[in-house]
Amino acid sequence: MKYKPGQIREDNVQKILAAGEKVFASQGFKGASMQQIADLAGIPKANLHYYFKTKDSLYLELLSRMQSLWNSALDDFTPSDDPAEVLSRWIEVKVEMGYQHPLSSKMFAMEVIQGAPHLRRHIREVTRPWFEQRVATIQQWIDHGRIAAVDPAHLIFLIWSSTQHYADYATQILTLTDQRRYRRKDIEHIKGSLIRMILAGCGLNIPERWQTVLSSQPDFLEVSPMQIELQGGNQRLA
Amino acid sequence: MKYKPGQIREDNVQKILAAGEKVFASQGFKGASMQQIADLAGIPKANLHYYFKTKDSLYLELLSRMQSLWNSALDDFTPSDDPAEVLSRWIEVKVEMGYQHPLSSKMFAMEVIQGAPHLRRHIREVTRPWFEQRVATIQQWIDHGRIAAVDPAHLIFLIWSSTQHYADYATQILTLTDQRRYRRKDIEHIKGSLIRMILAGCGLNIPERWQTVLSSQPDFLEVSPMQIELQGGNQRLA
DNA sequence: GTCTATATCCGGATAGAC
DNA sequence: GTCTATCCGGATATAGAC
Repeated sequence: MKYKPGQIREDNVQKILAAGEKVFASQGFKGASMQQIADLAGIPKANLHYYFKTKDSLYLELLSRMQSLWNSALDDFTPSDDPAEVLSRWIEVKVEMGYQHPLSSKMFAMEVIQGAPHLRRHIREVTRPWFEQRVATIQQWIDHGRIAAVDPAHLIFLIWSSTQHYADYATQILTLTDQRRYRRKDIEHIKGSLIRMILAGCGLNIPERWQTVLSSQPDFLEVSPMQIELQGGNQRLA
Repeated sequence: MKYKPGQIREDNVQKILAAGEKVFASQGFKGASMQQIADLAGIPKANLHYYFKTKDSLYLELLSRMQSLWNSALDDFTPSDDPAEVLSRWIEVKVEMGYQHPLSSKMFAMEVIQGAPHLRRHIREVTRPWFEQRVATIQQWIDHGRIAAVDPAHLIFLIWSSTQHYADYATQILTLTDQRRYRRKDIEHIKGSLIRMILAGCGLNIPERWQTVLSSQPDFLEVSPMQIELQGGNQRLA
């Protein structure tokens, strides 16, 4: 059996990226070790350095892929769109992204909390123009009386914070609600609850498709467990 | 001039705790180094180990003080209280706490994102009973028709996430809004915006004292800058 | 209580045989 | 492409003079 040329490389790079995401998400940049990543990927540390010369380059590669991923869901919208549709769809997508990609959400969170040393430029040059556009659009909705006179920037922050919370603080939420992981129906319920509260906060009615979902939903669609549990608190230093 | 016995110790411990908070908040537990903390506190590393035998014990001491601090503002409330008053006061206090103590907010965030290895027990044994009480109280408000039928747990998560966001993601928010740090009037505006949106999300009217504040406020009361900028992204490894 | 010097180990990164 | 052996700096922590 022959393999495509470059197949081994591609496989290894994938394994490394997956392992790196886990370790960086659970230890932060400085806390993560190349040894740990190599072990998790199942390859010797020297091989890891063969594929990624430095720890920094691996981290940057992960951040860069993360940006593409989240940018693809940036949910563009214009003043002529329907506010209730746009906002509920936006909340929906952000919660779903956090569910499908909890690790990149956590990596991003840690990076920003630590002062965004690797992402400052991106935030200033990419996120900020996008943000200002959205603020302007929401402001137009307000000016036309299509939503309540909330502060557009703080509405955006409210959507960001509330949706990301379920991915980043999964440990706390799952402990408080006495669960081991999120189920598909939990996710739909989160979407519904946030849409209900935030849209009402803007004086909007909830789109029809969400009015029924607020009570129950089948849960046979589990995809990616949101919890990670790398080695569950194995701080060697205890 | 004589000093009280134990005065030196107390002073040093204070300096160490302050430095530790900064470093742990900006690098996470594993990423922080005792050398860095000692330097920031202005004492030799060996002295640091004289006061705190291990890195772990220093970290635990900080977490423990953090818990007392935030518990003191846990904002108890009962079914007979006025929902609008309770919720607006709660949001107010949480935003203010994040403004006054951004570092402990960040430390907590990093700890939870990393799976809460040092806090799991506390969340299960202290936070959870508190959480269940609050859920029950809010549920009673709903049953008596005093607020809209939102999911109580998700309302709590919404308040937690939206208020903490301004402390934890300060770097991003300040970059997007083109500011160097929060001003007192920003904080009042944040409180007002969140109260307006979240209370409306529960079908509540805004308490009188917040109806005027939503436009302006003097800003001569600056206290603690929310931004930390330890050494601003000095990742040696670049 | 303070601080220099050091023990011990683990970190990132590389050399070079296979 | 793979992997053992190794370099070296920096990590936690301690010994012991002052």
